[in-house]
Amino acid sequence: MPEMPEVEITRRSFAQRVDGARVLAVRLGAPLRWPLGCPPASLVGLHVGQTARRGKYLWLPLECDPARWPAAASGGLLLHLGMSGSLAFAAAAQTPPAGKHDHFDLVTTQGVLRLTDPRRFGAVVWSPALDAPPASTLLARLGAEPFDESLTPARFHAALHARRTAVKTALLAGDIVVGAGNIYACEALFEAGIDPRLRCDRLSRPRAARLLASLRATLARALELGGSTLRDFRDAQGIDGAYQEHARVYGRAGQACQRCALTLRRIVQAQRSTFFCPGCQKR
DNA sequence: CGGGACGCCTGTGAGC
DNA sequence: TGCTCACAGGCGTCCC
Repeated sequence: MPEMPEVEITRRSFAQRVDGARVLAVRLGAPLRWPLGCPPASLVGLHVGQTARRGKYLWLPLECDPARWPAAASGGLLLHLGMSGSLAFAAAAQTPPAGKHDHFDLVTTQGVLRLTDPRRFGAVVWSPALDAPPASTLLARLGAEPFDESLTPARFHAALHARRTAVKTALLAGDIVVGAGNIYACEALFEAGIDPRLRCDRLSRPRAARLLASLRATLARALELGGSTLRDFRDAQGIDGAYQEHARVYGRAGQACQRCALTLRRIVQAQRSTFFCPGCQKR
């Protein structure tokens, strides 16, 4: 489910409210993608810092109270929402008993942060620092943040030019630029008028520049609309996204293109569905 | 080595 | 109604 806009919307919906809270308890449900990596009880007493995002990962700093002795180890939790995960943050009194898909509760003085994830592709992993393993290992292969100014059209084109794979596959791979998942990769390619099957090394410099601009515009639009709620995405206050109603190609195979009226198609690339318009998107 | 297939899980909707 | 199958917003790992 969650691509960068959904993860960022989630972050914004609870980061201020949890900042400064002290951990009272940790509850674990069914196993997620990886083990937590520390005894849950070792988090009790730590203080939550400013929640950050890198790609589709969230970083929740947990700092030890210098007044506490013996001092607990500082570090943080690296969270990932996988395909079907979402976070909720609410007062303990407003947090229902844990259901079968509620796999992690961080009970704090300011509320309960709960990860719900039916498919359990998500993760909550303790790391002593963002730039130390295991967090650094998981983040190591990530490409540039999409709105990072250091990602210039020239650099984007150069990175693509070194690849032979289809441009859609490269967007999804996340090692050139992070943030786009299946929905926004499809939408950005439609906006840019680029056939998703086009090989990266055949993409001209102007078209690469256009793709970068389209990707940024698509992600910005999704952020404005609160992300996409296809099935289970909600921000940490329980609010749905609205982007899905604005998607031009994603999930619309068989429908008429709003721009040229040709029938939108669905193909499979690297085991993922790709939606595109055979008229508007050129090789 | 880049690139693609696999596997992790559960739920849902379509078709029979 | 109930079964089976395809498919679902991601990504680390393995193999060619």
